[in-house]
Amino acid sequence: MAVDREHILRAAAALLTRKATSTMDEVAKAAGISRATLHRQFAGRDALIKALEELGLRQLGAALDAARLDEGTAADAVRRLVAEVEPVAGFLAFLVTENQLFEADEMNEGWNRIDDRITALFRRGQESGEFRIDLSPVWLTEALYGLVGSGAWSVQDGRVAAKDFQFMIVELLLGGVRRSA
Amino acid sequence: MAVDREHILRAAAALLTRKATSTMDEVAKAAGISRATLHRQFAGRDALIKALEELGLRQLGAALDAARLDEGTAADAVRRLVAEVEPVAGFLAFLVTENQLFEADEMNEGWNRIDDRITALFRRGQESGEFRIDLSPVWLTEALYGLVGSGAWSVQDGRVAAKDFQFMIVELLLGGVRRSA
DNA sequence: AGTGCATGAGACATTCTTGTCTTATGTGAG
DNA sequence: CTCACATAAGACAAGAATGTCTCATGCACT
Repeated sequence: MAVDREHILRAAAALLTRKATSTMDEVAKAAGISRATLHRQFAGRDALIKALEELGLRQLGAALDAARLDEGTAADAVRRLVAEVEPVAGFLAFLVTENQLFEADEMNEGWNRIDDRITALFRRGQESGEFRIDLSPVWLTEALYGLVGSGAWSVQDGRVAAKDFQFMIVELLLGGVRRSA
Repeated sequence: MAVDREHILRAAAALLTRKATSTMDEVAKAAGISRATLHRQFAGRDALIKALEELGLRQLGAALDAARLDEGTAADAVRRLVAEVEPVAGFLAFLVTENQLFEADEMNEGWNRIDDRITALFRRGQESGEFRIDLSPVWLTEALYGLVGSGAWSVQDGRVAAKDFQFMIVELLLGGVRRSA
């Protein structure tokens, strides 16, 4: 029976986000497999990390596709984006915190494409007059990463209910905390 | 001449936030000292991490004091908070991402006190009618951490100008991205 | 100059992690 | 039932990181 690689990678992402210095043994235990099997699936720690990046970027790209960022109002696109990203939030948090990886240009390329697509969405919102123009699209993109990461972490830690994930992020990002006068 | 412990810790926080698996040797180089001196100042890796947490929490607490969170409007208090936190943003990012540490109850305690003070600020804003009540204070606190972390990372990476740090975080947090109708 | 002190550089043993291998167990297909 | 295959468990060596030590250098202070 083939091992579920994606399951392993999900467990690894969750663990390594919380404790980046985890050993291969700890990763294997977290995934519920033996170290030998982990090693059979991923040639070594580097290969594991790389697979983690690749799957994360691929799933993130798929989420962006599914969100149809260039359709409808920018605000609705943001809503769809957060909704689609939610299942991948663990990978996103890993990718954001593991800055160490982006020294490899190849991976940087994939990340930049994700970046550009989200930045373009915010820019579209500004040009259509939906979004304010005194916050740069680049910053808004980074802020979204931070909020999604915080959201994923809060849910995982039980500080916030999972069903509120999308609402909280979208509402804060779009409307802010100040009460409309 | 006594070595500048805080300088070492700042360099260590910056490096370890970017690459949590850095060796003691890399940390020493990043701080511009020898591994021997690093070891003389901090008995080992664990001691270094612990000192990092302690200084981070202490400075964060001091920033909260300086921000006078219970004076004036909640919005102004948030502004002061972000302004005071900015110089410590590197430590905050480290503390937020290094969740591994919070298994030690003692440290958890210090972090909870920080948490509570910020949460209380958001609650105050809600009770005074300044802030909307459909976003929980706990979530807003976590979101603030995420935004500050993203801001620090963006500035460090040159994606955003340092002078905009405070403005971007505060404006997004308070007002959101949607343009006021 | 001379003294005291902290540092930098490097050697060294120890410990931890990794990567590979072997063996036994369990499971599914024929 | 038997065979083929994948896995768990553990042994093992190689390599990396850590922690400790020594020694020489540089700097401040007298």
